[in-house]
Amino acid sequence: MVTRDEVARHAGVSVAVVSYVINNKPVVKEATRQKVLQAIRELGYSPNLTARSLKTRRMNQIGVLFNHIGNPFETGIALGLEQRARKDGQSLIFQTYDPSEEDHLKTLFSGRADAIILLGQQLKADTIDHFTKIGVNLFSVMMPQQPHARIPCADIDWFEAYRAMVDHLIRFGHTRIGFMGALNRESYLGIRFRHFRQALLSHGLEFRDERLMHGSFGTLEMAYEQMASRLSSGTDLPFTAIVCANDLMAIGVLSACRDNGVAVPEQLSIASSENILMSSHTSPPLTTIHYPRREIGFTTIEAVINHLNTGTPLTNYTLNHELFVRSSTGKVRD
Amino acid sequence: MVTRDEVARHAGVSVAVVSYVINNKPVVKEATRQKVLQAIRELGYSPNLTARSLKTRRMNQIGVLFNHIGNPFETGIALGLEQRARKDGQSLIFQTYDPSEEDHLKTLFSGRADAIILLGQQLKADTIDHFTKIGVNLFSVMMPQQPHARIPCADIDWFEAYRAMVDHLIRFGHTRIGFMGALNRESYLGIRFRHFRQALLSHGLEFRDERLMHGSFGTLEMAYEQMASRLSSGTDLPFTAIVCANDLMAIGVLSACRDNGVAVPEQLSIASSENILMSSHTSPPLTTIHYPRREIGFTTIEAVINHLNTGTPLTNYTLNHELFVRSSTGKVRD
DNA sequence: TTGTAAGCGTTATCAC
DNA sequence: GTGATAACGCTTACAA
Repeated sequence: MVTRDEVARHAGVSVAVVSYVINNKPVVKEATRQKVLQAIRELGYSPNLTARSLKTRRMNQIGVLFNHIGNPFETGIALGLEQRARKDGQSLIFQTYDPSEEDHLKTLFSGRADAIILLGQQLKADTIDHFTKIGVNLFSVMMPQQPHARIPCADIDWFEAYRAMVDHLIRFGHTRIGFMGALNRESYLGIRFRHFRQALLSHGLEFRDERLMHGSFGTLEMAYEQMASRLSSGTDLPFTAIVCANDLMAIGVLSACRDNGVAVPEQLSIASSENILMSSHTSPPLTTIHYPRREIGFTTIEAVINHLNTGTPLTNYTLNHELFVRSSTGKVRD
Repeated sequence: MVTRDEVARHAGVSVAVVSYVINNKPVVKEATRQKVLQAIRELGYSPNLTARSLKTRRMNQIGVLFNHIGNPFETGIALGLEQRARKDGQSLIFQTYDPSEEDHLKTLFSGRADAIILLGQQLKADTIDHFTKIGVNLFSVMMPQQPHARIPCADIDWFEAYRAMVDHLIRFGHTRIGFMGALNRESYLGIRFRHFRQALLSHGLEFRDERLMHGSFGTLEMAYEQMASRLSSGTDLPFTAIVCANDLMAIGVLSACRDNGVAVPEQLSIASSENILMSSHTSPPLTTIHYPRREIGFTTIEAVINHLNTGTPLTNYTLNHELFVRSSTGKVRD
């Protein structure tokens, strides 16, 4: 491995000068600057980032906590994060969050990351304290179930989003509207149900518990099973339209309908949330709420880096959502 | 930030002892060990990984080069990589590879990563030299178009996979079989066409150039457009079945067929490669080659870590594929 | 069994 | 403008 010392020797200057050149300090005389650059090129030198970090206390690495890398919604956000981070020379360390191994995080990121970006996880107070103490900043994309005072978030306004959705369904004559949620405490999906219910209420509709379906962890498979077993039980559905907390579940529900001979949207309207790519390629394509994944990724990285560089405090961000009406929702059947 | 020195002072021992305890050296007397652990707990200390890396020359970080994080096939591999890496305390740094910024990689990973895992990218010889020189190991998941002697790969046997696929189609009476590929040099998709063609030949079938469709970068959208414009042109398709180099393109082709009134598989059989989740939830579900993403991720990390720890040379790995027959392929129409 | 101290490759503060 | 040199927090001979 070629170090800065060798470059210095090769160029016939001191190590300090090499550092000056690398870090673009304007003090260096052009001639020596060229000598050094020449030596760097000849030796194929590139500075050891670990050593640099140790000295400067800036890691230029940001941790990102996934719930499930395989979820296209989360990777959509990751895409935005990564694109923006790269522009600033920041690397992202992706980790899957496992609630049962939360302590692991502390050791994993100590002195490795300048900040950690959460995807709606509900960290323990203890963990938050630890990172606060060692100076690792926390920021969350999507609000967790119980927002923590010290962790700012970026998210859309789910209440307004679902108000628009409910409004859309009401125009089609639906009044008995169901919801498929994922209620495990840790998930960012949990909060969506709360807002959906409020949206219903604000439209003067009630929500009956029997109309709530549990998609467990928000997976396609679970949703499929829930719906399939409900349909094959023979009893009538207690709703004429169902809104799913994410697209994957809506796709599962849709598959279950197809396999059980339920016509969508003629017999059941299905709507969902997120607008992942897949949601526009089902048949019928899904009516859904567009979540600005790329933008929220950009916003997040910008806010975090800005905070890191200038100390500007991190605050909450609310991004714009949009209702995408496609053909999985239609007039209620009389 | 609490350092090892403070722990030592707090516990009334020397810094070395603290290190011994942290690194589980068996030399330490149990009593002092407890004292140290106590101090660590009280102070909420965790070792600075950057400093450790500087000293040990082990980063415990592995770079992973994506082509597109949004591609569920690639994230499926990432999932396997990540799960296995975490077990060994390795973090993954995910980066999107941009051919036009390849030099960027050198600075990005210098002294940051012990190894870099490629997803079939075709690195420049210059870049490979650089990483070889600074001791960063390279390993590729999926063979690139022109395998590099110094970069071992893990992949399935595409020739055999496509032989099985062609065999399946022949049984349905197909002889005019098309292919949709993605031919940009850099992509791991490129190699699949070569193997498909050989598979056809080995079955005594010829491949005509007119039967090759270009899905460009392997995206759903491009594939859709290609197929849609072909269908709306009014001329007959030059094949009765088409195999796509990946599922996303097959889904695009399928959508185009649906939108243009082409019945699948009655009028056209569609098959694909990879078996991402989505491929089993289209209508009809896709016949496809299962690519063992999780397993290949595991294998890769194990090989790399083993190499890092013991120096065992990295070699090529061939994993098992499987043909998943679903309903997007059927008897040829007479 | 524990302590001392050299050194990992940088940056940054001084002198010169 | 440039050159010594002290950190940064850790591991690990080697000494005690």
